[in-house]
Amino acid sequence: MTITIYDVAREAGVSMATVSRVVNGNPNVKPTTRKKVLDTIERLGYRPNAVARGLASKKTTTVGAIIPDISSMFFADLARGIEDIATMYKYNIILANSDRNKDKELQLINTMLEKQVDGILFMGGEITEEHIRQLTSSSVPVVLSSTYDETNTIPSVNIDNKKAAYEATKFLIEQGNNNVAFIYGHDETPISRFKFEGYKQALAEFNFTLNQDFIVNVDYSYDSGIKAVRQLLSLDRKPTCVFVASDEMALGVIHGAQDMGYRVPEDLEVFGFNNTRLATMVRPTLSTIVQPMYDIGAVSMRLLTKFMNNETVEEKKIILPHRIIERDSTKLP
Amino acid sequence: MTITIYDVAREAGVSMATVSRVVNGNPNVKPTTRKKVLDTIERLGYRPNAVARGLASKKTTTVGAIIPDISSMFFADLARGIEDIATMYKYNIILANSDRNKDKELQLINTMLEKQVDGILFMGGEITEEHIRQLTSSSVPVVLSSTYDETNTIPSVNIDNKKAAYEATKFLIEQGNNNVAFIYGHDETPISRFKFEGYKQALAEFNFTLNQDFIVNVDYSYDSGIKAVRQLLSLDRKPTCVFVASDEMALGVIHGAQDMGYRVPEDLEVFGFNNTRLATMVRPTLSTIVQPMYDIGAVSMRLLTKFMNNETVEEKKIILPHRIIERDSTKLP
DNA sequence: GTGAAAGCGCTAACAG
DNA sequence: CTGTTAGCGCTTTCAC
Repeated sequence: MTITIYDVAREAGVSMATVSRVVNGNPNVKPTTRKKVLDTIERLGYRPNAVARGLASKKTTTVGAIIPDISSMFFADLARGIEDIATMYKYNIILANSDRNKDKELQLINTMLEKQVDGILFMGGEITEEHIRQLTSSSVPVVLSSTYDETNTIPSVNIDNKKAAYEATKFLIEQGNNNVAFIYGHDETPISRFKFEGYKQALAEFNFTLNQDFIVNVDYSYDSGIKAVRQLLSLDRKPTCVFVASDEMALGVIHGAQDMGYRVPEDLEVFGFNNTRLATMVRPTLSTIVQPMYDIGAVSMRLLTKFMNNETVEEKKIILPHRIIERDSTKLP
Repeated sequence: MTITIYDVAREAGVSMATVSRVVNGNPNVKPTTRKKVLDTIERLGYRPNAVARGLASKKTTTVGAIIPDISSMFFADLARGIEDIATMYKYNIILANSDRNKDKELQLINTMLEKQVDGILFMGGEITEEHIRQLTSSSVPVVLSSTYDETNTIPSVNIDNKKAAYEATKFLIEQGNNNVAFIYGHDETPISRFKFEGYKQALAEFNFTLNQDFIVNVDYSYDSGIKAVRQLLSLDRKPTCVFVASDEMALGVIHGAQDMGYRVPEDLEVFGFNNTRLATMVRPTLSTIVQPMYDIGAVSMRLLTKFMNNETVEEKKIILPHRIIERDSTKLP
């Protein structure tokens, strides 16, 4: 039925070992035999069985990627970075969505391990002890992508979210705003917390007191942005400026404000986070923190390949650079 | 080192076959032995090796998904639909980006087949004979998702793109527009062609002649939308209405027009295609064709499971419903 | 209800 | 440079 390495060997008049060698590009094969084997492979239409190879070699050249939600622009970009580098290094990706659900995450890690992936790329919210236990329950290397492990046991790739939020807030304050509001996600994730801390740090540095009315905690969606800005703009003492922890929410903020008759940036300056493609797909265009999502994915995967090759890795905790990009949503005339 | 089914058998004092039975939920095991086995599995921390299982059973419970670009919103939604149903049926997904590059596509199909996937979900542009040859070079079932096979040999899931474009154009004409422009992708894909045909059909039905100046052929990006509308609005005789073959381009069109000082919809009505989340993340909100991307993915995967289970499938060519949603970008005061 | 044994298709020493 | 021979860890008849 399906043709195997054995058939090729028989037809070519060589041993399975030799066929295996030519298939795997082993140089120790006489050119003539190589050609002979290649020809009969071609003739028989032989296709190596990667499962059998995986069982014999204990390498599957596939890595597992656990991601909260591939339909989020943020993670889709990240995934693309992962996949491109994986392809470059001849790995395939088993992709699974976790919805940041802990049970699902744990369960997925297990499945990946059962499938004998050579490595795991994990994107999630909080890393608990259980996560660590599960992730280290086998010797498969793991890299966290845009995800913090506060116990510092698992390699990771991130930007400095606190610093980024600090700089964004500072930027806004230095533009002359003394009432910067902050809208962020209520997911209780270290990343959200860091952003909040960065915001507070900037406020403190300029001796502003924290105004609880100016801090809105919603989910990371566009609609939440609209809701949040409504809340803010219905305050007696309204903010003139808001730092929003994601671009998608920020678009909601811009539109929510505009729908209420406010002008951005004249009545309300808006600053985002991530620099997804959305940031330029809005009027006014959105000033934001540039977070290199694609690169985070790419660097994560690259790091993972190093672990899979047993290369020595100097820095297990990679911080990628971020920057501010100023567009029209904060540019006062 | 790693513990195997053999270890469990020995420790539990049963045969490998019995362990295999309990692991696979085979009912023909006495409850007491089942418990005994389960306990030692727990105690030893046994994790079944899916690769070995795959080799022995010739089933991997993984399917390959070949997708043009996961970072496109359209495909990200589709992928999410695929993944959710896959999870439901206990399949994992090997996800790979093809960038609609034929060589890459062919190559990916081969890789998936080598990895012994139980099925393939293919999303692409054009299906050539080579694609079909490659896709059918093994007995693995294949389903095309949002992709046409004009030779009609491979099952597929789509909406009726021609009809959708026809209805959109007709809708615009019936609103009183006698000069509907059309912006679409130059990817020479059947889908793009169908959209163009739908547009032409509507025009013909109302006895409008095709104005080549009103047909702009660019790539499917936001920036292309901007470029395209500039071109249209620099015409001596400008259109008052434009049907755009994707939401992302349509946003570009709206903003491009606004940036030039035109008002949407007063000076230019804009109609999109797909109803991605973007359609409501713009002002004015975008009237568009609702294409159920998530459902296309979900139905494709469901269909594939049927083939993988050798269930009989009545309809191999599934057309999902679409509809028009009217928002503010075409709502004249 | 349970066990023995033969593979699944390939790689990886080890010889020669 | 090439062949022989064990496995890799599990499923699957076939007996009992």
